[in-house]
Amino acid sequence: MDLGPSSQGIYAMTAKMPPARATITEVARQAGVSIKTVSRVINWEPNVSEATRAKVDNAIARLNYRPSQSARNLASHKSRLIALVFDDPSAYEIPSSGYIIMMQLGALRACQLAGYDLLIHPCNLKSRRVGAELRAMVEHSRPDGVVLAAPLSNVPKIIRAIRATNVRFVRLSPGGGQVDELAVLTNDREISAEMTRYLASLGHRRIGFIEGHPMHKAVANRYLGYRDGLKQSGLVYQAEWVFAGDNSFQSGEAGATFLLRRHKPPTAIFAANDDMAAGVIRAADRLGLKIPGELSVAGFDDVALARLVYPALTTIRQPLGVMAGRAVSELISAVSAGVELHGSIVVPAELQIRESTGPM
Amino acid sequence: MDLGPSSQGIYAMTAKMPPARATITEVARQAGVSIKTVSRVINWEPNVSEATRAKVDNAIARLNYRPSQSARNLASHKSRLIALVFDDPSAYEIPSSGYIIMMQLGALRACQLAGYDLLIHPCNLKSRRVGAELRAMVEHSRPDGVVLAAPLSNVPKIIRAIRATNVRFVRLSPGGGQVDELAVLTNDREISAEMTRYLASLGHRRIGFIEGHPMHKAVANRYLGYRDGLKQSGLVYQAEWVFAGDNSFQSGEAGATFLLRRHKPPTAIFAANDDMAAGVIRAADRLGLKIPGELSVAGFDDVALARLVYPALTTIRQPLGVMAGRAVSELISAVSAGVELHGSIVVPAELQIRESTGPM
DNA sequence: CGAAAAAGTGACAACGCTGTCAGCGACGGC
DNA sequence: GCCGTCGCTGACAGCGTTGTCACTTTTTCG
Repeated sequence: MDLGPSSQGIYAMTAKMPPARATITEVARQAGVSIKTVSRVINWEPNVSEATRAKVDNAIARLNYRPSQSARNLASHKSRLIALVFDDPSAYEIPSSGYIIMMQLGALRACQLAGYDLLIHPCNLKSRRVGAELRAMVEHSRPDGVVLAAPLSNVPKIIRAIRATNVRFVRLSPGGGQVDELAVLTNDREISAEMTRYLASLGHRRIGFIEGHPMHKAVANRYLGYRDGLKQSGLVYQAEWVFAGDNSFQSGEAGATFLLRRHKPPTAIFAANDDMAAGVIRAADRLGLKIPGELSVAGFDDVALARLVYPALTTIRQPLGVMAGRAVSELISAVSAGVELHGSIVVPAELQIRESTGPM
Repeated sequence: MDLGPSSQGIYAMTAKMPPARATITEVARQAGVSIKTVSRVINWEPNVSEATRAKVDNAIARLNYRPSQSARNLASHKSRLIALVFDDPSAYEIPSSGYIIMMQLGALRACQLAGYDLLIHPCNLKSRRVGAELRAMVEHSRPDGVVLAAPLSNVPKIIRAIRATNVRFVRLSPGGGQVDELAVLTNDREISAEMTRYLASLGHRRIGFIEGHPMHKAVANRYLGYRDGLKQSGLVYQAEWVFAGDNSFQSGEAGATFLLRRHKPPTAIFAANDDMAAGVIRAADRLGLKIPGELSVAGFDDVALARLVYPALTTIRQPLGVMAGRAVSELISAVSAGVELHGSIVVPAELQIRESTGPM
């Protein structure tokens, strides 16, 4: 068999050149087929006989061939890139990152399965130029699809900016507002009702709630679930037991301090996310309240922080990684099928009972 | 001026086609120059007259032209991609993510400045196939450079795997072991000595230390700094005041519980990272010790968690974002200059005094 | 003032793939 | 036995840039 190198001249001149990657042409030559057939094999296209496929696979292995992404992207008008866009944590005083990492890891796994790469793109919601920046990113990197994480997925100017780029996108965990494009959500409202009923079942009659970021619509659904749960447990809703937070640790601390100083303070506080619930725990510490003896605390998300605080937080496990992965795989299959995405996919969450809640 | 479209036929057939991106050819036509000149302008190459540059810039703006990354990558044999490889947090029971996010954001900023994209790649250190996986990633995505975060940057089989791919790489915050390639570090040892002296200056005579992950050499330097600091403060080192942790929250908790039950327990504990310091605080809580009244606690890294725990943690601000950014920009300039990287760059850390430390 | 060097520009061939289309033989139906 | 269909394969033209080299014009300097 002729293993003659394709272009050896220059190697003789330089001391130690890396063994230049084989190209599809070289594979084709060694397998005794055309480059098109090699292309068919590496892209899993139909209509290749087993014998041919074996010959090609063999040559690929022998040459340690890896297709050039640049070349296939250029020829196929794709980029094999998915962008994950999220709210820039560094815009906050105490950035919270557990949420982001979970999404990243889930999205990454789905990308790898399809041979895609993942681009991450923090986006400062407070910047007035956020739309232009997002657009610039898409036009520069040309991802085949974009995953828009909450709360960005609810911001009209973000939606407009991304629509203007004509890229496919999926919204992750948005909470409402009828947008035509696909959304991947969790059952925020139902599961929040369940948590509220759980607290009631422990004997709590005064259950406080700390609302989340006003732009974060999924979090608003948690508030509705809280009200559902009260009603289902035969408890009456009291506006004075609700505090409007903004998803930050500090707002949880402030909210709890406020609620616990009421005339008749709640005996349980359900916060719309874990960061705020951690703030509630800190506030209770400061006020000398024992948890769960004197106050029960529940959160939402189940980020790593939930297990770091003391006592460990009862919360709701939102399968963020699964959701992000699902968003990515939908995007990728839509790209290869050349179709658009609509509707919504619900990935259910579940209660995660730990030490911060107990009987009244 | 002739604004005639280049190929309009197909558009008439389909209802609403996105306004296909202009190519370099179209820009050249409108600017009345060759495509090579347009290429020179967009790549900031020298030897283009001001007048020509203006004509081209004009045409680019008019057409909203954006170069195709795939095409330039193919032609220039680059990928304009930098990969950030880090220890997979999901391999741990309570994943800690603040560290990773800080690196990502710093690396990202540096990439954006150069028009590069950032790939993230968690790597499970416990997997036996970790070398092969890393190699597969590099061969698939073909980044122009790789940033290897600690503790991966100290693992021989990782270094071997990445060397085998012939890609440029920079190690982030490794702690020792002479490797030829560039490393970006912080002054772990000196700053740890400073923290130890600070604790001594508060009147502490029994200062405990919780060591980090045995593979994480930078963290090992913190231990050396602790010993330096003791000596500089005229204190004697006692092996029984040192506990071997593994960088996790749990190991900090276990370590503190162990140290505080000694016959003569330390009055201050310096943990080699913030997660472990948070564990120390939790252990002190459990044992009913007041912080900083009865125990002072110090950490290292200054991740978000340091401000979430109560009381807020005195720690050492490690400029991880700056370090990662520096690693990326070194990589990118080495790629365009076609040179190799050697030596090391030190980015100094500084004390961050908060509430968890106080006079004895 | 003339030669050499530098600045400015363009023609054209890569780069390594995929898409399109055409060709060929085997097979099935009537 | 003929035609239409299907499975399999290859030739070849792009895809949208950059690199190389050649060419013309301007500047520099002895």
